[in-house]
Amino acid sequence: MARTAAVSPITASRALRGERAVAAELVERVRQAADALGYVPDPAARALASQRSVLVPVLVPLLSNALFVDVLEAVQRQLAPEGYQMLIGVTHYDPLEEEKLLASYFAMRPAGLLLTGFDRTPEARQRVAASGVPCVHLMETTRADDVYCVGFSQQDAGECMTQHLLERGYRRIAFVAAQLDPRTLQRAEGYRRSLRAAGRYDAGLELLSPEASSLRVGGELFAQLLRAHPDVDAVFFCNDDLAQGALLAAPRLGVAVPGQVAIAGFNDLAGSEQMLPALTTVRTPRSSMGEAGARMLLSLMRGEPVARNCVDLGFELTVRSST
Amino acid sequence: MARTAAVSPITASRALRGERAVAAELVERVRQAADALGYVPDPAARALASQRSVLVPVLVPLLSNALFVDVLEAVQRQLAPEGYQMLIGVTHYDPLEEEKLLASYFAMRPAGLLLTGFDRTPEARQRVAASGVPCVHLMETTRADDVYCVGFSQQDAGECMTQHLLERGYRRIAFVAAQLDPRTLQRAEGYRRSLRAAGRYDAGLELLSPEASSLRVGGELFAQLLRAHPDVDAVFFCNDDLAQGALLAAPRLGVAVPGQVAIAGFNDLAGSEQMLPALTTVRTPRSSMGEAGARMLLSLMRGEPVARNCVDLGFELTVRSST
DNA sequence: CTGAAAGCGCTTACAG
DNA sequence: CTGAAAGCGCTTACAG
Repeated sequence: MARTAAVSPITASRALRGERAVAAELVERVRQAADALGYVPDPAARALASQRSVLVPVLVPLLSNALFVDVLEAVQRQLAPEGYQMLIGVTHYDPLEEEKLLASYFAMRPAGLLLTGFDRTPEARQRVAASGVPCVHLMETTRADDVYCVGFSQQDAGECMTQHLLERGYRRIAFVAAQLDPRTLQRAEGYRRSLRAAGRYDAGLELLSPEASSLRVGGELFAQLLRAHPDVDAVFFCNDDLAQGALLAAPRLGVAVPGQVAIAGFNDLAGSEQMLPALTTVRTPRSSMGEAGARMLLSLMRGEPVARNCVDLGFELTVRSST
Repeated sequence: MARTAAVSPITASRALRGERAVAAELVERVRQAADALGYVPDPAARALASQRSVLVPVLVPLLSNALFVDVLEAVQRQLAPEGYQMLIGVTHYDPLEEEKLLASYFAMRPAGLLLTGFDRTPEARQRVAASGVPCVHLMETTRADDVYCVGFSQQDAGECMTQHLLERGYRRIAFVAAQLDPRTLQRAEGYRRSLRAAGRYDAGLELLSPEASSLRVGGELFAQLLRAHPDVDAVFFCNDDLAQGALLAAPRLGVAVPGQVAIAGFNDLAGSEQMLPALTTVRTPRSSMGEAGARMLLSLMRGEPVARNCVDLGFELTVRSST
């Protein structure tokens, strides 16, 4: 290719990358030769010579949750145009699985790394730090100033929804959760904080199940809760999956929503507004987290300074007719 | 590393890859040295020297459809243990976007390729063929014998569901679709074939909308259909998203399901069995397609022969209470 | 069964 | 602004 353009390989390389100053005329000649020959630089050779790849692993707990899919799509939209290749790793909420994934990704000399939350094994944490690979954490915030993150306060969001239920006049407010990942537990903490402050906290009204979240499980937990506590007048489900399941189960259980029991969810997933009644929930900044997280990582990978190490994107209480 | 084990680099390389015969004692020594030093071969150097990468792009239309997520998870489960790295590309049902993605992936010298269906630009098709990169097509079947595929007959599945509705005694059977991707249109063809054979085909009962599929759109199209054709007694929705939306909208529209109108979907997505009434649908072999497709690709990448170039995994009519 | 040599296709660092 | 040399860390092909 360099020969076709009648320049040295280095000049061709520089012309193609737009690096340093190359005479405009030469750049043009190189570009035409490249086009004519369909030349595309070999990424392996490039990575080997420059000692840095273009790979950016992104680790998420699940793909079967629209939440993470939205984040990933946003990340991809930011990284691809800059020449980076996103690699999706699924941890299934298992820190050990995440640790193994990280090991296999570090073997690839990644350019950057995007992680979900802060909950991981000490080994994983240490490997990330030791690698020197730029890393941004998504979904949560932290007060620590030695890590980078883009997210929102899960605890505040949990508290906000509970506060809404209190203000609506509900008094026996239950919290139902499945999966029990760190962010779910942070929301539970917000729920407790709110009810304790109102003097209405009752640990018996927390129904926490370790099984995976789904519509079916939502309906089952809802039935179980009402059996044990017929006096419950509102239920805060840790996510919309469960809440939608409860909404679908309500007619079968002969429960009027919100007349007899109010139902609230979390995340504002697809379908929540279509439910009958439409589901009150918390809208979370999924695309913005992916976008801002990716942009922060881009800055770090380029060695540029970032304004703040931790960005809080907030959330939005979305009141509909189920409460 | 080779020095620590006191062998030559080539021997170390061979020992680690398990290639050719290396004395068991040396293998052991090399392995221990690698462990002790935390040595991991550089994939870029490996790719450059061996002239083949470990990258396998998988192109799907969307991530926001559980259908493709299930396929991707299955593919990942097969490829990762064999040392291949899946790269997810999202085409948004746009052949031009797919063509661009393919170009950027071919620049990486991929080891293999997994595509969704057969609908792409001639340029894309030609690039794939010219590249010589092993490629398996997912989701559909074909009679062509110069391509590899793992899927099922979308048309037969559409016909099967329509046949079921006819057997149930429904006579004014509508077909409602959104997105209008190739597979949706194949299902429509099956619907037509079945009704024509029964002498009950009425083109007026097809409602085809190009907008993206969602619960909301399902409800809207259902309402629109009933307004135009109050005598419809069954609706075959091209996917469960739409059907679920219709099911949720039915009470609002004052329509009894299946009493007044039967509703059927396609794909058996999460939630379809939780609906009230539970949704009749077609269960499609998503995980098996991902798994079998990945295994076929694995064979091709290794240069092994494959039994059949096109594998039909079938589908399963799943009758519940909505019909 | 093991190894010395050459080379994969780029980029870095040093000259000029 | 341009280039000759060296080298990134592996594997291939050839010997022995």
